[in-house]
Amino acid sequence: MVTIKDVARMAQVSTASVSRVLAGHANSSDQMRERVLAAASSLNFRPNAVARSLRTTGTRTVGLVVSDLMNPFFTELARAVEDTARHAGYSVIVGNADEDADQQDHYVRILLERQVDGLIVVPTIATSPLLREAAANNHNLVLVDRPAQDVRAPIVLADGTAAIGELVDHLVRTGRRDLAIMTGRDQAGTSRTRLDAFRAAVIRNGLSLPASRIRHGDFRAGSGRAALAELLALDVAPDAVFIANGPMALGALELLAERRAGGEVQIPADRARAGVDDLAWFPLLRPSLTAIQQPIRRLGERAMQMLLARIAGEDVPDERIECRLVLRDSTERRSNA
Amino acid sequence: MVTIKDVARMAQVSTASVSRVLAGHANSSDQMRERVLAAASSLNFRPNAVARSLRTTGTRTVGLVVSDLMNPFFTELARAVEDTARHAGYSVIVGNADEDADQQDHYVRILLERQVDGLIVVPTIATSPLLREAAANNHNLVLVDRPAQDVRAPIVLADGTAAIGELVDHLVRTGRRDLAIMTGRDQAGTSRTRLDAFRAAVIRNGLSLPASRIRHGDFRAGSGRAALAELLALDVAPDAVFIANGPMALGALELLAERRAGGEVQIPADRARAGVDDLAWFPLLRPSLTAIQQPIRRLGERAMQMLLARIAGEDVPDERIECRLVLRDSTERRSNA
DNA sequence: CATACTCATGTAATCGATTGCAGCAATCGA
DNA sequence: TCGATTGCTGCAATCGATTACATGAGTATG
Repeated sequence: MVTIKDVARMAQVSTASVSRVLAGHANSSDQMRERVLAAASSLNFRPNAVARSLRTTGTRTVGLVVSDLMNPFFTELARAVEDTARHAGYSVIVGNADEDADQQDHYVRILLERQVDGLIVVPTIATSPLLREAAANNHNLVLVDRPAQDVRAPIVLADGTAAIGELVDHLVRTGRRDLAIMTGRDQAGTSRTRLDAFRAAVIRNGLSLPASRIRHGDFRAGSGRAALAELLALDVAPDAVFIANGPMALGALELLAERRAGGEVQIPADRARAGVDDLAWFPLLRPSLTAIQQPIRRLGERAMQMLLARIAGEDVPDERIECRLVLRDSTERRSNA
Repeated sequence: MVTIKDVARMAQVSTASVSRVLAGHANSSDQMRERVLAAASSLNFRPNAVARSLRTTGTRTVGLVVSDLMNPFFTELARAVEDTARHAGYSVIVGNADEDADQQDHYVRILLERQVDGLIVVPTIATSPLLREAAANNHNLVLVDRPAQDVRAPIVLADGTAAIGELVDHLVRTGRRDLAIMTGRDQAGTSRTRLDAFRAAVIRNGLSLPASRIRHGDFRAGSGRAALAELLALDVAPDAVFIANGPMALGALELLAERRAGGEVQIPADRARAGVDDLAWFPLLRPSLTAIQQPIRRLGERAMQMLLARIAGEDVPDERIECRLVLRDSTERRSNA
């Protein structure tokens, strides 16, 4: 490995001068600059960021811990964070918690040891001692998408309350009466929020939401499939299902496609369904799928910007970005209404 | 920040002893061990990985540079690499080259400066001086999915030749004659390979593949849409289209869905289409989409395993993993055949 | 009992870059 | 001409952990 020392020797100057020239720092003579730059490039010198970080305490690196990398929602989030970080001269280390609390802690710990300048976390569960501690030791921390109790850190959330309300209104207006919801585990912050918003809207419309029509999954495809099967097996099957996350919608749709193909169960064409997370392929389905579109890019951008502000020592308030309802064929007026 | 010195002071021992105990290294007395551990945990000591790396030259970190993080193919690849790395005690820094050569180099440079123990790259373009140099300076490098000229590094590839051959055979057997292909830029390694395999199979079947039925996109959705529009505008529109990557398939399908909905153009129901990259939602479409399934997980696992072997100083040969053809409705026998 | 050997622990050098401080030369003002 | 100021450069400490080597106590062997 070629170090600053080698460059200094070749250029016949001190390591201090090399460092200064390369950092474009103080004033150094043209002759000096030339010789150093020539030596550096001829030796193909590449500064050791590890050594620099040790001295300067600052890694120009931030950590991002998401709860499920395979979920397109988080992919896009990661992408937005990464873009914003790069423009600010930062790199991103991504950790995948896989909806597992231990794995989340594993990554938070590693990232802290790596001395990241800041941390963006999508909390897998609503509470984590490690996160609380990190926040308390005033590490720079920003939460995204899901709240975490007792963790004193700014957070940026997608607010789906209004959009969910609109959706329910629309469903009722087009003749549905037996609405159902499929959401995540009760601990996950978003699950509860979405459920609450949905229930409130249902009641506001003079309908009720019995426990049998509330299904809790784990935000994975498999659980969406299972939940739909349960809903279809009810005495009075719902005539509209709201699925509170993308992968679960995928699972449910798979089941639907299979039953349809096998002819086992005829799914009435007028049964409505809608998902959160507007995925790229929703419009391709027949019927195309109504969805609540989350402001994912903005979420990621703002999270990173908030983190940069924290790193700069500023105080930042929480943020809340509105979701948007995208009506498509799957919630069209029912044929016999 | 609490350092090893603080722990040493509190436990009334030397820093060397603290280091030894925490590393579980040599033999130390029970009393010693106890005191150190007590001090460490009461101070909430977290070792500084930057300092350790500087001393030991080894970061337990590898870099992964992919060409498009939003493409589910690379998401899954990243996931597989990450899983494998974690089990081996490594972290992964992901860089997104965004199909841009400069950005690829940017990340490779940063990762090298960060002293990653190894690097996995999906080359955005077929040639990169920086990569060649890294390989030459015997940094640990493994390529995935796309070859790069002059870069002396082991590579793991998905081999679609056989599967593409099967696909073409099947199309011809079910009555298609005017086959078309939509692939990526000519420089990208995979583009050429897939095109060659396709052309060879077409010719083997006694048909021809005129230039007008070969479309080059950029592996993004927009270009897939445009390419399909061109194909449909031909005097003799193809009766089967093979789309050599997932996002481009998405774009093409969007166009199809719109035209179908708008009634502008009737897309004959018996026109076949097939994509590479079996995506989770292909089975949900009507007709469900035939695809060539790539061994993505294995690709990622093997790449990481090969990298680990290189880090351990072993020599590793190139690898080639077979793709699998998944027949679905979109290539069913044409109605009038 | 003396010598050798083992084992636990401390001392201090080290990794590569940055940076406060000091030294030296050139320039300036009086 | 001399002291002061400014500008450029080098010396050496420093960041936090690891580790070769030294040291000293305790134990075994002849």
